[in-house]
Amino acid sequence: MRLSTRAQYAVRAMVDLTLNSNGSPVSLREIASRENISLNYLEQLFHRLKKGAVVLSVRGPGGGYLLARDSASIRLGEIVTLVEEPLAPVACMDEGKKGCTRGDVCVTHMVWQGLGERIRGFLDSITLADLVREARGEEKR
Amino acid sequence: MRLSTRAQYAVRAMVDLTLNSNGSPVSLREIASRENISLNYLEQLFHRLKKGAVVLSVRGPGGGYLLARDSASIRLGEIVTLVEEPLAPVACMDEGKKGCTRGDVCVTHMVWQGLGERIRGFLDSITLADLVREARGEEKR
DNA sequence: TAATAGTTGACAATAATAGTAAGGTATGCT
DNA sequence: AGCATACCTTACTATTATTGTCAACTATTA
Ligand code: FES
Ligand code: FES
Repeated sequence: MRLSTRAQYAVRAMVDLTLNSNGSPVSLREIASRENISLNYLEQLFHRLKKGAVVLSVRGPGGGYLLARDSASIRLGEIVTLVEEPLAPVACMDEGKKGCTRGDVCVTHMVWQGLGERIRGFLDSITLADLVREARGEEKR
Repeated sequence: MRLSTRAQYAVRAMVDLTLNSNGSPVSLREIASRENISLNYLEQLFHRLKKGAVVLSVRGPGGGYLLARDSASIRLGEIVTLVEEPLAPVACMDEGKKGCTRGDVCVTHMVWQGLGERIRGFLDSITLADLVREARGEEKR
């Protein structure tokens, strides 16, 4: 039941981005060095984040990434889902895949389904703005 | 965020075991064939379940496994934890491991911690007895 | 003693993850 | 124009975890 590092990195990077942006784009190079994440790896993550429309990119010198929306409207669930394809805890509810081995009805199915909903629900209850506020609080101390 | 098949199989097998036991031991061979799980694989799982004291084994002909306790006192969280070592969603809270890359305080840490608690809490809110009751209900229909 | 069934440890195939590398494209600055 | 910056894209590799298989062994009972 592990979260991929992709998800962890993506969230950290998004917090960093929000924290260090003063309206102007933030380059991945900066984020990578601050958060100590491989630049190329980060690029892959932001590619997905951009496709998912949580960030915008500005090319050229002085370019970088910007939040596409207000940080209060970006939920962690979104970020995680974008970089970590399957959020569902079991394979049988991916797509069309018929139930697990034991054909017909599977008692445990609803359990995993419920679990998945909890996970998503929790992650969706937290916004980027929440984390940033938190981080600012820590800083000032 | 995938659950291992180990966890899925273990829960299914435990339900099967409870459902098909009339006080006498149930052999893994039976369970394996009913649930369509490799026998040797199941053996590994039950080895862990036995170490975790949720089942007892009876050797020799006519032997098999029995619940070690009442099904109402066996929570899914227990079963899952036993067969799937790390239930914590991130590595940094495994043991002693100091925080992720960015030394000091990590804003996201508490998020993952909260997530872990939700997962465990949900799984612990469901007992084997709940599932068995459910399964019996489906059967009668 | 023969058959059953759990016990144990080693091992192999597969898949996913994590990370690297390299080249390309758009943009702004001098 | 030309250079530097920084995003964009694809391909590839290494590592690890998962999933399972095999084989030999021990306890127990009929
Ligand atoms: S069919 Fe989904 S868990 Fe069995
Ligand atoms: S220290 Fe635990 S998530 Fe960063």
